[in-house]
Amino acid sequence: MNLDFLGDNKRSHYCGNLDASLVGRQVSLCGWVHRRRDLGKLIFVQLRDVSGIVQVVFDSGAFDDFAKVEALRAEYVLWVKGVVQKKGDSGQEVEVLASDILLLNNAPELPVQVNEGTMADEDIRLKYRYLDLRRPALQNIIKTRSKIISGIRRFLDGEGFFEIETPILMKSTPEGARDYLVPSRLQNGKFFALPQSPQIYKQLLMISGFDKYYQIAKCFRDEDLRADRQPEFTQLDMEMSFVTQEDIFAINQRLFQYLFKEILGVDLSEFPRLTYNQAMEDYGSDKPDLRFGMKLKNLSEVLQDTEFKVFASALADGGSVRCVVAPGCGSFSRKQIDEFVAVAKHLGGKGLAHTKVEGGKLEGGVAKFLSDAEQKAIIKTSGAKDGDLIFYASDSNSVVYKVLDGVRRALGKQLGLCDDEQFAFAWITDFPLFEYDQENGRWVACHHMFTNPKEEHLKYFENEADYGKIQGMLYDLVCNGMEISSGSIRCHRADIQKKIFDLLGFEQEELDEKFGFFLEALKYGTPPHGGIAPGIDRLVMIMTKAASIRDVIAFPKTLKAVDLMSQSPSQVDISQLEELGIEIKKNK
RNA sequence: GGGGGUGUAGUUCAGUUGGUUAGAACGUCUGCCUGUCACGCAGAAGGUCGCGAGUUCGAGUCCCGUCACUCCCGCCA
Repeated sequence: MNLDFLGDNKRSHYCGNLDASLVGRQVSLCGWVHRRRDLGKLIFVQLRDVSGIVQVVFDSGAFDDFAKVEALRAEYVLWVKGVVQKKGDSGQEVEVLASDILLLNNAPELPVQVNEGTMADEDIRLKYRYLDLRRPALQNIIKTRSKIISGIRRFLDGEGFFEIETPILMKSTPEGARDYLVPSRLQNGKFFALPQSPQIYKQLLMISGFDKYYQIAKCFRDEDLRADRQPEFTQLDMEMSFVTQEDIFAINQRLFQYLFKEILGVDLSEFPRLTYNQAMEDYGSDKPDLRFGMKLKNLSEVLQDTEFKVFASALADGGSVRCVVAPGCGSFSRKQIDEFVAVAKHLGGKGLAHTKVEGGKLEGGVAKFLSDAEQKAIIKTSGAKDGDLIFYASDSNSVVYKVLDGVRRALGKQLGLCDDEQFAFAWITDFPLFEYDQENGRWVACHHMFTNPKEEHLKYFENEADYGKIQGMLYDLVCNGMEISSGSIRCHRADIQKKIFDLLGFEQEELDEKFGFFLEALKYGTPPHGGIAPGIDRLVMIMTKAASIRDVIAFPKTLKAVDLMSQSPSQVDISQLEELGIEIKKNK
């Protein structure tokens, strides 16, 4: 094979860009054999490059070295010269009648099929990720991701933002998620951490005066994974000075409107807002799927004197009885209902009660345990109509919320209410600042410790009984039941920051060691500031309708945080460990 | 850390009550075919039934353990 592979033979066009306007023109293409249809003296090759696929025709009557063409196999790499012609008599579709080819490389039989053959399981596709990434479906996602990121840069540059890189090797901050640690050779026995987010650095940049900052930031968290969670992921990290929550909402809404219009041609309307308390009350979740209604209803009041033990005992224990109405589902079979009971149990519910509504009365399920008056009240409060099915959960509030949120989502899916083409964004606001950690018997920050409390809630710092009432200037952006962004207005006043640390039970010595440099920085004229960090992987998932976060990352890891292709993480040479002064315990 | 699912040919899957030589489709290979477009036709090769141990005259199938992937709970400021 000639090592000057292409010589003067350059690519003139991309496969996917040929159209009827080029009919009669000579073109040269580079690409892979996607599919081959061999008719003996006539061979059709579907040639694929990153732009798409075009059919190339090889006619033995008009092609000198036909043996070369007969030897072509799937995924061989070609340079092809030929003339564009219409494919068939009618239509706009074109093909290329080849006059010359150069075989640039070959390939053995493939472990996965790149064309539309049987799709291998994900673990095999992950091992051969570079081949899986040749599949047009996956290429389209990665191309859309690229467009989203360039769109973000274009928009924020236009808004006067500075893109600034922050360190990947940074100080470990044991609050919150588990850090990925990196041992230091020059500082033996000490460790860097990979950033869970550039939080502290972006606040320092505000102190430095770069009053509009952003970064397409890689973040790392050593926690267990999910279908929408990877150990390393990408955030659009943003921070602004001299802004209010309203400013951050406005610029983010415009950013998302810009991206959806540019990339999907979709007009997003004004993002509605919901307080955290309202979201929990109506949907049992702080990231509700707002593509459909079916709000939860609280029946605790109308059932306060019920004799039905299951409900009564939950109420007596300080819990609640709530329901969700499944419209028109009164004819569900026992088996269908059991599937929702399974959902409830899966989420920690002891069970899931149900009744039908018929002739203005409750029927079936637990109906016989409820008095006429209670039945009437339930129908009135829930708004259920004849032919509807009602699911009831009774337990502590947190379990009831979790269960009915799950049941509502499952119902939405089953009833076809989760339309992929619809994008239901909403701001969730007024989150609590602290929550009580039962396990460790202490208060912890819900978001992070540098969030500003609401002015009117400063009074609650006086009394531990009120700590749970303190709300922060905290907000999430949700879409279709997924949290895609989370942010806050930061605390820029030392006296308020001190109150927060006191509440969380930090000793001065510990603070100095962990955050001393940051607390010192806050003293020197910190401007009021705040920010947000949309998750780019989840945004790409929503915009490309991907089912898994692994589909939107070029080289993802498995649920056990392993790269099946490179087999990392891996063991390292003993000499590497010795340099670092690290010894591996043998028992694991 | 806990619970569920999956693992059989290169790939996707079937495999009955534990019983002869473990099947199909796609892919691969050989031959034929000048308008295919999931090309077609004829033929062939291809198996550590994830791994280990056990029960049994006999295990893909049953028991135990283990590994990998996946979904969920905990966890993810």
